[in-house]
Amino acid sequence: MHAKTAEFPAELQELAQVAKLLSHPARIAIIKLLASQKTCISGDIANELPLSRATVCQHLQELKNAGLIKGEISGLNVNYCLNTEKWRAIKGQFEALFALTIHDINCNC
Amino acid sequence: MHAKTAEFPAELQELAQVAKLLSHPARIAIIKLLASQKTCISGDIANELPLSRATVCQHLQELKNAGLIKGEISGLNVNYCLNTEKWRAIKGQFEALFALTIHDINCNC
DNA sequence: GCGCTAATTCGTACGTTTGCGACATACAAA
DNA sequence: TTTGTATGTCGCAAACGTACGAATTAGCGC
Repeated sequence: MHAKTAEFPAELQELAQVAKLLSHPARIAIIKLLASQKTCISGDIANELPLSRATVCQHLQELKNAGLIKGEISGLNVNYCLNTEKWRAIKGQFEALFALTIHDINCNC
Repeated sequence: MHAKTAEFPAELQELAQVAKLLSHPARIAIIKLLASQKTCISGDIANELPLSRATVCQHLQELKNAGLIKGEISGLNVNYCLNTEKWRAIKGQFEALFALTIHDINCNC
């Protein structure tokens, strides 16, 4: 985080942080893959994306550290899945923003 | 845009692009300010944020180039306001994603 | 134990973003 | 026309993000 970022309200920083996680197509692709339930296995996820395994793993860790996904070891594989509770919270945050931005008041400009 | 980004579906790239715009607290702050209607004037926006005028202007241009806000000259001032139509579209895109992520299906991990 | 496979971390290269001072533009009023 | 004020652009430096090969960790079967 840039030094200046700390000077904004925590609420904004938090929302910006989640938006940043969604700001790369690979991470959105991972989320959609997990949502579609076709697979939860790390290697299978990597095979679906046009990126190296190392890079996919990096994206997975970012999502996991933020709590958007959960991962658990299953023998030689690692299964990932969405953290539905977290997504409920995120949905609420974005909806609060959209509620502000879509209004009928006419702007004076 | 990184070269690899182009290898993902256009739909994902588009959503990621919008998310990137929301990934900085200054830009969210600008959006909330405009939504609150207290002011639309460029200089007033800059005064509300802990950033230099040059930096705020840069963020404003990014939002404007993406169509999230509109700006028009009014004498010596420039008035900015939200592009409500665009925000409706954005809301739809995010809601489509959230609809996928919040489900009752139990994951096998 | 040994080899095999899956997943992750490390180190590094490269591009992008952020932030700002200084400069440029543009309008308004004196 | 000169002066002052509001905006926006340029060029640079520092911080951050993305991507990958190589090295590492960790479990399984023999």
